[in-house]
Order: sequence, then structure tokens, then C-alpha cells
Amino acid sequence: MSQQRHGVTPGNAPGDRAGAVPAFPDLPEATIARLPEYLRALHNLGDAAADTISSEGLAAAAGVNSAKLRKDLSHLGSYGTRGVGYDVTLLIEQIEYVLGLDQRRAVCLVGLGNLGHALAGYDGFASRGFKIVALFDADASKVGELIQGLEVRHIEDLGRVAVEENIAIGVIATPALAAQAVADVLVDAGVTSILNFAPCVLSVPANVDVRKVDLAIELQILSFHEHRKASLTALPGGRSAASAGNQEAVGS
Amino acid sequence: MSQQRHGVTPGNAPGDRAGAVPAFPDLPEATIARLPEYLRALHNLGDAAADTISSEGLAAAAGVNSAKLRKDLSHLGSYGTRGVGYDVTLLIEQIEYVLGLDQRRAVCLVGLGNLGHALAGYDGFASRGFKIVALFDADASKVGELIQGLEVRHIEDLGRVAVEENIAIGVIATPALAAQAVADVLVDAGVTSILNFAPCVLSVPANVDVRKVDLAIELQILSFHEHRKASLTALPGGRSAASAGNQEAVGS
DNA sequence: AGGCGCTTGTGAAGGCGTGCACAAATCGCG
DNA sequence: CGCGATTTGTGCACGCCTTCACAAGCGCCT
Ligand SMILES: NC(=O)c1ccc[n+]([C@@H]2O[C@H](COP(=O)([O-])OP(=O)(O)OC[C@H]3O[C@@H](n4cnc5c(N)ncnc54)[C@H](O)[C@@H]3O)[C@@H](O)[C@H]2O)c1
Ligand SMILES: NC(=O)c1ccc[n+]([C@@H]2O[C@H](COP(=O)([O-])OP(=O)(O)OC[C@H]3O[C@@H](n4cnc5c(N)ncnc54)[C@H](O)[C@@H]3O)[C@@H](O)[C@H]2O)c1
Repeated sequence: MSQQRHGVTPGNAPGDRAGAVPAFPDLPEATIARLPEYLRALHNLGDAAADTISSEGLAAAAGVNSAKLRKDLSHLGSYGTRGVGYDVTLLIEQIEYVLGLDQRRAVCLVGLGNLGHALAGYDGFASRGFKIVALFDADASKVGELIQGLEVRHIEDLGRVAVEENIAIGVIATPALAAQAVADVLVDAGVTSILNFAPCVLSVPANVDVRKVDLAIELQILSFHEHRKASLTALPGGRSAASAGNQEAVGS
Repeated sequence: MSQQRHGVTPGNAPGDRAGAVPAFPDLPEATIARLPEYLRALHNLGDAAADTISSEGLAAAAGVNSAKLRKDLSHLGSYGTRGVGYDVTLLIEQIEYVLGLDQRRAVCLVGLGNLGHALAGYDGFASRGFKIVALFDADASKVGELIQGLEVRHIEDLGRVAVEENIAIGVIATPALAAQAVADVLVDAGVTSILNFAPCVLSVPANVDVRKVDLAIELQILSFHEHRKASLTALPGGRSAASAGNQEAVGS
């Protein structure tokens, strides 16, 4: 439980720049969370623009400060060219390598209700190198159903299938009450990353990563800012304020 | 654009503790983001447990450090009792007041495709004081459709309906290409908080708060940690590490 | 009434992240 | 070939957040 902040100290063989990207930097978490945004911006720009981009330009496209962007990229030893900018293609390759997107990762989805159906039909998975290879549900009436060409299997088969398909990432879209049980099954099956949509805290071993997406929390944070804004408009210097949390709003 | 970090300095009338909760603390953003989690934990516990709870107990239920929890609660001037703990009912009231959940907030949802349908059918909105009062789509074949008893309207009606229903929060579930245009319409209609599911950066005036939920980013962050873990198992002291970003994993 | 155990609230310290400001590097052009 | 324009990479300072550690406060039991 104690947060051994991934004390990596990677075994970078001293002379291992055999043409490839450096071995493995231990990036700040804040940087990691932004890399996917840079990647998306690069893909959007790459379609129709020049083959290099300045930190200023990319930062604008990704909605961040340019100094932050440069520092982020410098962390992964990126090779920009002073006076010119970053090579778009090279940068995409680097970020994808660091994020491990060059290897296709098998994903399974548990819980095919309302939300699960939407997720199963989402093309944003495949377009980013993730492939949903299996669907699971506990409801016998759903087992066997075909969704996007994939058959819904019973959750009891998860252990077997996870090994067969080498599933690394599990997505939980069951009710909160079932989520912990599902997480346990996933962990037993060797899954080491979980994306949890159920509004609850999951307990997992230290080597398993959990991220959660909680709609209600997002709305409540917005609600707070609404509340605050409302209390401000009643004040003399009723200025408007910005930014909901880390997720900064970009001025128009 | 410059990040005026909501420089509030609220005009707290010096002697305004007229029986209610203190006027308006400017809470750290990190605290605000955790309050909903405490609230959920309290609701779960409140159902079947005692009428007070210790910081240790609540922290465990919310998956955080107990010192952090105490500091968070102290920020909103919470009245715990030393030697005893926090009064569950009172604490719920306080947090709900601060988050502005005592006032029902009207929400509209734009884009009723795959994801939009799931969101429209989600009961987690209503159970937290949010009410979806209108659905909008640009697709004429969808306009008129009834979803959960609500009729899908054309996006051109958004301006009018938003004023009628006093909509404060808009949820965007359209393709990324349409998201900016939808955001503009929402802003014009007076909406001041936006929850964006489309994978893109939105430009909005400084007084509008935007939060985004991006599935692909979450998966890519998990992918990074998978990548890192894989590179560690190949090392001599192949220890396992924990925590995916801020969203800490709880040890089993 | 007094003491004891428990729990809150907070001062202080350290770590992390951000953003400024500038030196170093590169390109293009005269 | 040299110079200026441009842009990267980063040292530094500042502020936010987290965590520890402990004094102050509260209730209960004797
Ligand atoms: N619908 C949304 O828009 C939305 C949004 C955010 C979060 N969520 C959360 O996502 C989760 C799912 O929401 P939903 O609306 O799809 O609910 P749902 O009830 O429609 O679907 C839940 C599915 O999980 C299956 N399930 C139940 N127990 C299971 C188990 N032990 N193993 C495997 N499958 C099991 C059920 O059979 C059902 O198919 C909930 O926790 C909800 O709070 C939903
Ligand atoms: N489906 C998922 O699980 C999922 C998950 C995460 C993010 N997303 C994102 O959410 C968004 C919606 O995903 P989806 O799968 O529901 O897509 P979808 O194509 O099924 O639905 C999009 C809907 O938006 C409507 N629309 C298009 N332009 C519009 C406009 N200008 N105004 C109003 N409505 C408009 C369309 O008519 C359609 O009904 C996408 O940006 C997607 O990337 C989806």
C-alpha cells in the first residue's frame, strides 16, 4: 500500500541507443496523463499540416501551456530541433512507444447493460490500438447475444478466456454492487489494469492499476463551480472566474 | 487565457454565521474533487451504520488517507467532535451544501447516439440531484424519438429551451467534429458548465467551466503502466509497483 | 472529580507540478 | 561566412498538495 513511487531505476544498458528510443524514463504522472492529448492533437494536425510543429502550435492544439509541453517532451528525451520544432512523425512514434501503444493490447468488457453496449460499439478503442476481444456478463439472458460481432460470454468463462487471449486490461461496467467481485475475478485471471465505471472504490493488489470514470463526480464538481459562480454574481465586483479543476477551460 | 486561478476573495460579511453553514470557503480544487467521493461513502455507510464516523473509517471507505480527509473537511469548517468523529447526517448536509447539491440543477444532453442513449438512461444522475430536462440531436430522424419519457428535440431549439428550463449544465456526446459547434450553441444559450465526452479540446469563454471525460486517454494511461510493468518483470529485482496516476489503487 | 483513551484539527516539512525567463542551438539569408 | 530570427531545453522560484506528528479537546469509566 505504501506508495513506492514506481522506483524504477531501469536497467538502461549504458550504450543502448541502437537506433531506437531511449529505454525507459520514469515520467511524472502529470506528464503521462497529457501525452495522450498531445498524441491526439498530433494526429489531427498531421493529416493536413506540415511535417514539423512548434511547441507553441502543438500546445495550442492540445490546450496547454507551451512551456509545459516542452518540459513534458524533454522528459522523454525527445529530439526537437531548435529554431524549427518537432518532427511530427517522429514525435508520434516516440509518444506511442512510451505509452506502449505499439503493442496491441487486448481488452475485455464486463457488464453489457446500458453503458456496456455503448462501450462495445465505440470505435475509439480500435482507433487507438486497443481491441476488445471478449465481452462478459452474469445475466444468462444476455449470454450468447452478439454485439458488434462478438458473443457475450458468461463471467465464469473469464478466467479461461483471459489467459487464452492474453487480456491485460479489463473494463468494468456492472452495477457498483457487483464491481468488487468482478475486479476480483479479473485479478485472479491475471488482468493487471482495470478501468472502472462503477461508482465505488475497488480493492486490488498493489501490482494492479485501477482508473475510474465517475460521471456523478464530474457533475458534482461542475455543480460546485455553478454554486460558486452564482454566489459571486451577487457580489459587487462580480467578475467571472474560470477553470473547473485541473481541466482548464481555454479562453475563446 | 492567462490562468486567473479563480481569484475569489469572496465578500464574506464578517459576522454572517446566521445559523447556516459558513459563507463560502475557497476550497482547494483537489479537495473539491474528493468531496463527492466522501459523499458517496457517507451514503453507503449511512444506510446501515452508526450515526457518527471517524476520519479513519470514512477515509477507508473513500479510499484515501485519513489525514487528507481531515484536512479536506477542516477546509469547509466542518464540525467533527474530538474523541468521537463526524456526525454522518450533518456531514452529508454540509458537503451537499458546499457542492450546491441542495439546489436541483437542470441538465441537457446533446447527441443521442450510442453513448447518449446510455447516458439518458442512467439513473446515477437523478439520484445525485441532477435532472436531465432536455435531449437534443441534429439528426432529423432522431428528433421526436422518446427516450426515458423525454422527447428528443432539434438542436436549433436549444437556445429557447435552455432559457425556459434554466439549464445550467450541458453534456456533449456528439462526434468530436461537432463538439465545438455544440459548445458554442450551449454557451450562447447561457449554459455555464459543460461535460464533454467528445475527444477534443473545447474553446469557451472564461466564465464557462468545462470538464472532459476521455475514455481513450484513460486506456492509454493504463497502457503506459502495462508497458512499464512489463519492462520491470524482465529485470532482476522484479518488484511490482502500484498506482496509476492520481487514482490510487487500494492494496488488497 | 479526575484520569485515560480516542479522535480531531493543524503546524510544519517535503515533494511535485507549473510557468517564467533565458541561454544554447539551429536554420536561412544576405 | 556571419548574423539575426526563431525555437528548443532547462534552471529556478513559487505555490499547491500531501503527509507526518502532535497538541488540544471530548467523552466515558472508575
Ligand atoms: N449508463 C450510464 O450512462 C452510466 C454512466 C456512468 C456510470 N455508469 C455506471 O456503470 C455501471 C453500469 O451502468 P448501466 O447503466 O450499464 O447498468 P445496467 O444495469 O444497464 O447494466 C449492468 C450490467 O451488468 C451486468 N452484471 C451485473 N452483475 C454482474 C456480474 N457480477 N458480473 C458480470 N456482469 C454483471 C448486468 O447483467 C447488466 O447487464 C453502473 O455501475 C453505473 O453506475 C453508467
Ligand atoms: N460510445 C462510447 O462508448 C463512447 C465512449 C467515450 C467517448 N465517446 C465519444 O462520445 C461521442 C459520441 O459517441 P457515440 O458512440 O455516441 O457516437 P454516435 O455517432 O453514435 O452518436 C453521435 C450523435 O450525435 C449526433 N450529432 C452529430 N452532430 C450533431 C450536432 N451538431 N448537434 C447535435 N447532435 C449531433 C448524431 O446525430 C448522433 O446521434 C463521440 O465523440 C465519441 O468519441 C463515445
